Amino acid sequence: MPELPEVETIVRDLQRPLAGATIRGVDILSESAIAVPTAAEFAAKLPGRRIQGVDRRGKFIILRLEPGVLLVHLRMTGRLLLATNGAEEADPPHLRVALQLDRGRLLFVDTRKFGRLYLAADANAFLGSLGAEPLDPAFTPTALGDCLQGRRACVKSILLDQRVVAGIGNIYADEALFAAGISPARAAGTLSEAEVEALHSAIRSELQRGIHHRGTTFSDYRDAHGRRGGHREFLRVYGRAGQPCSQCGAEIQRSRLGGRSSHYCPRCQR
DNA sequence: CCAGCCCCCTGTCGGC
DNA sequence: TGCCGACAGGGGGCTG
Repeated sequence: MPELPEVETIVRDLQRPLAGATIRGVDILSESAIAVPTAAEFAAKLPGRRIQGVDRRGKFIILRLEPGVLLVHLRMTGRLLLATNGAEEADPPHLRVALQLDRGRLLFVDTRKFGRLYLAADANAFLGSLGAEPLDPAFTPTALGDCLQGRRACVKSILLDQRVVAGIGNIYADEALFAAGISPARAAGTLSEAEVEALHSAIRSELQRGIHHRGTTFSDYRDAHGRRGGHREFLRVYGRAGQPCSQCGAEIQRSRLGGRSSHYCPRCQR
């Protein structure tokens, strides 16, 4: 569910409320939510640690602790919710982990239980294999071109590979390919220099548009305050199969590529 | 390297 | 109405 724009929105929401907060206690309602270390160690080690700040790398939320780091990956249906009011309120459905802070609580809620929390001394073991950060200046058209060159896989599959570019998921991959006028099924290595530049620009602008609207909500995504994102109405292909293309009027198609659904305009994308 | 399959889970929706 | 299969924004692993 949450891709880079959704994770970025949550991180920005959390920065101010969490910076400087101290973890007082941990409630683990679903042990499978803890990837590393064991659930018992996780619960034993966190109390007393202070949250220094909140960052993002790809789709990972990074709570910088003193000492160590707590990484959160929301996968499909995970949410990280602030419950800052002092009054006791009922736990939300599918609450998996609750961090008691010196100011309120931070709740990890996850219907499908795919999301994971990682507590470690440093983040490198889990973030080291991630590819370029697409909104970073180091992500240039040349850098993207180098990743695509010689690859026979379809360009969409490459965009979804977190080792190549970190943070793109199914929605923004489809939207960026539409914005660039490139078919998701094109073999990555066949893109011209101009197409690589158009794709690079489209990836950035589509992600930034998503952030501007505080993310895309279909059903599950919520920000740290439990609110929906506003970007859905701005999507041009994702979720619009059968509807006319906003540019040319042709019917938006949907097909399966690499096990994921893909949405595209057969006339605008080549 | 790559396509295609499986798995992890739960909820929702469409067809019959 | 009720049941059943398909499908969902992610990612890891396996096979051929």
